[in-house]
Amino acid sequence: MRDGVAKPRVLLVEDDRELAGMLAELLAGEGYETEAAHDGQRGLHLGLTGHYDVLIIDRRLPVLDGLELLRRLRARAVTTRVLVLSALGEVADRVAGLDAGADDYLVKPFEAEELLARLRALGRRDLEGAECLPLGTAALDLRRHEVVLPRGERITLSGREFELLRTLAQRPKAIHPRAALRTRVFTDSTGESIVDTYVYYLRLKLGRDAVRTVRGLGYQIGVV
Amino acid sequence: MRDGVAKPRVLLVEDDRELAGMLAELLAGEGYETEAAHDGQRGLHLGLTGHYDVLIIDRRLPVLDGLELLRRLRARAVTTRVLVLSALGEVADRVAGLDAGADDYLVKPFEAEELLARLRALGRRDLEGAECLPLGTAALDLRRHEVVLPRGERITLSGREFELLRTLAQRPKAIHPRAALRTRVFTDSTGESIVDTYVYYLRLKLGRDAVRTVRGLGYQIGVV
DNA sequence: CTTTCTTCTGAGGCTTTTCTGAGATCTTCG
DNA sequence: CGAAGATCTCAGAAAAGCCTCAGAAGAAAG
Repeated sequence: MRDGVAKPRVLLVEDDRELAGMLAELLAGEGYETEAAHDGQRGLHLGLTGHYDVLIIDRRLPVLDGLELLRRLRARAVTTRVLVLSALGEVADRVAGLDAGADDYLVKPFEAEELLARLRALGRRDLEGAECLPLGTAALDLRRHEVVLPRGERITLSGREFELLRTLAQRPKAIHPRAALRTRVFTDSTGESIVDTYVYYLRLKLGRDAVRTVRGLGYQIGVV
Repeated sequence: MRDGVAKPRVLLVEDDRELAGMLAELLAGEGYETEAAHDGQRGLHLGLTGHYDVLIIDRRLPVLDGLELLRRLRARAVTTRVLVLSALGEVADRVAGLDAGADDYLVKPFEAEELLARLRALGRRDLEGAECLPLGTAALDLRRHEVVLPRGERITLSGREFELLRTLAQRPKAIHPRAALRTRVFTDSTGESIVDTYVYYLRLKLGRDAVRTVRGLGYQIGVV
C-alpha cells in the first residue's frame, strides 16, 4: 500500500502482551508499521494523535474499556478505521461494537489470514483510486505526480508536495491534523512548520483554495 | 446517510427471491431505499451506474458469480461499499471475499440486527465529516466545528465557542450552571465572567436566541 | 563543477482567539 | 422607587495560530 515509501501505520491496543507481540510480528511481516499500547488510556492518547491508518482495539482492556476508548475517539472526531477484537462473539456484542463506531469486528480466536484480509479491506479505501484521485474539478495523476486541471493543463508537483496532496485527497472529507500530516508525509524530527510551508507551496502552484485551513484542527483538501 | 434528506440507497443482489423480499422489507423499515437484482449480470449493470450507497451481494448467483461480479465492479473503479453475503463461512472463503474487494463479509444464516449494524458501519465511512448534534432547526458539525444552518450556510466557531456550544447541545434540556460550564469548557483559574463573554460571542454569531439565560441558574441551549 | 530543483529551517508579520475587566443594563425585592 | 445582585456588552492586551518568504543545504541534472 502507500508506494513503498511509507508503510501503513497500525496502532495495536491489546493488554495481552504475548498476543500483542505475536500480532506485531505478523503485521510487521506484512509490511505494516506497528505500535502497541497495553491499556485503554494509552490507546486513547496515541489514537488521538491521528498518526495511524488503522487501529486494532481489543475489547477488554485495563483502565479504559475498549468500546469506551472507541467511543471517546469517535466523540473527538477521530475518523481512523477501527477493527475491534473480542472474545465476546454474540450478535448483541458485535452490534454493540459496530455501533460504538467500529468499522469491523473480529471474534477471538481468529485466524491470522482473516485478520490480514480484514485489515486489507479497511486499508483499501484510503489508498485505492487506481491512477487518479479526484480533486474537486481537477484530478491528481498518481503516476506522474501531476495535477490535471479541467482544461487539461498539467502542474507538476515535487515529491513532498505530491505526498502531501495525495494524503489530503485520499480522504477528502476528513480534516487532517498538522501533526498527522507531519508524521505521515515528513518525519517527526522535521521542524514544526514544515506542513505550513508545503501547504503554502501547494497554494502557490494550485491556487489559494486548493487547501482549506480549519483553524485549530488542521487542513482539508479544497477546490482546485 | 447522505445529508439526512435523501435515504441511503441499497442495491441487493440476491437470487433467492424470498430472502430478497424479506431483506428489502427489513431495509425499508430502517429507512433504506432498496432495489433488487436477481442475477449477477443485472447486478453488474446496476452497480456500474453508481447510484447506490451500499451494495449487498450474495456470493452464489446465477449467470455471474458474486465474487466475479465484485471483481468486475472493482476493475471498473466502482468504489461503492460492498457487503458480501454467503453461506460459505470458512476462513478461506471470507478471505477470498474480502480480497475480491468486499468491505465486509457476513455469513449466512445471520441475524437481522447484525446485518443492520454492519450496514450502519459501512455507511458511516462515507459520512466522514458529517457527524452532527441537533441544534433546533440547525446542527452542530462536530468534525469541522461549524454550525450548519437549515439553508446550508455554515458558521465557523473558534475552539472555545465550539466547546461551549457542544456542552450545551449535548444535554439540550438541561440548564447548565455557570460554574459547571466554566470548569468544563475553561479552567477554574479563569476569570468569573468568561462564560458570559463566550455566551455573548455565540449570540453574536448565531443570533440572540441561540443561548437562553435562566436567571440565577445558568444557561440552556436555545433556538438557532 | 555548475546549474537547477527540492527540501527544510526559522524569522518576521498578520490574523484570530482568548481572556480580563469595567461600565451599562436588566431584574428582583424591600 | 431604589439598591443589590445578576447579566450583558465591549474594548483592548496578550497569546496562539497561521502565512509568507528568504536563504542554506542537499540532490539531481547537465
